[in-house]
Amino acid sequence: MSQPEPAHTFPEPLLALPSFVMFQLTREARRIIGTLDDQGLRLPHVGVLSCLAECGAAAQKDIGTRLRIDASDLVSVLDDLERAGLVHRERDPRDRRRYSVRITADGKAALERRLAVTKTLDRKLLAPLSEPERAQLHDLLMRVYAHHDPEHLPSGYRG
Amino acid sequence: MSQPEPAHTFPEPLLALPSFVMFQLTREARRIIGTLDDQGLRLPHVGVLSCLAECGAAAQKDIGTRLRIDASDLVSVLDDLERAGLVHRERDPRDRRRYSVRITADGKAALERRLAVTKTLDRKLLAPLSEPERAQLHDLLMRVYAHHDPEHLPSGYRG
DNA sequence: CTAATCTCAGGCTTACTGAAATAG
DNA sequence: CCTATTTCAGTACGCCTGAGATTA
Repeated sequence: MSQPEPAHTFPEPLLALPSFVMFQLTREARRIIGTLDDQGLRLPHVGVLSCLAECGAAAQKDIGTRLRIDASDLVSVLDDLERAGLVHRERDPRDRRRYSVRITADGKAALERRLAVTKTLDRKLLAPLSEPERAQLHDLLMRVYAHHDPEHLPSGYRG
Repeated sequence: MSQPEPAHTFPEPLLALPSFVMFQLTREARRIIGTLDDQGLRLPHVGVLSCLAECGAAAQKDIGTRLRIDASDLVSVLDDLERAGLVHRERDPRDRRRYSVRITADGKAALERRLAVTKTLDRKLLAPLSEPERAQLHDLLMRVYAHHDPEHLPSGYRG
């Protein structure tokens, strides 16, 4: 104990900023995800499967635009999903530059399982909050995001 | 327009999860940071400078522990800061395995400028919220983070 | 000929693992 | 001898740029 006791909390000026705390919280979320069984499907994979479950067949360009994932990064994600038999790629006969990507029955089942894991993460992460507080947090986050990117949220959150 | 109009919002099941919205918001924050002049100092650099401004000299191990940055990743951050003349590394004479890292006068000035930029990011990011709403968001985030990692927050937030 | 879609190569970043070198 | 600190090599990921191949 000849050394002074080192401080152990995050520095004050950073702790005072909501964006800093939010950033640390996403790191924590990633650590929690690492402890859950995600069956090799990461967030982009889940996003793609969710898209296809909702809107049927889609071109890669449209999937990427909707999820804000670069088209070049989508390629390997779709390769993973196709190799696992969760999606099916075939040329769109009306425009042979495009693929028509569809989700398979296995893909739908995998999506359901994976969404359950994602909900578990959400529950674990927000464990200390009551239900109204979670709703309040969700609403604040949605309003903030809508301000920067209204196009990717339902119209109810714009304004 | 022979194709059906593609959906443009994030998929419903993901939007319903606060952790998903939070994750998208950190992506947005990174985009905003890209538009600001950060003088080549990223978040880890600011964290290190803030640490040293508060607690004087510290060993790399202690800095890493406090900021939750891996010791091996700290090396290049400190290389950057030392090369820019913002910190000074010298062996701790009491334990020559350790470095004693100190912030320089230039480092303090750079930290002040960079903290102003960070505050600008925070203000831009949370623009649509009122002051009480920002405080509310901050409090919710702090309570959630404290639940997972109480050691790195001031004692007032634990519990 | 130009533009759109998909693909690949590669850079830069964060987060982590494993191991070497030096010192207690 | 074993442990602690710093450092480096290497992996995996997310995010982005640029360029090629195919088709409209």
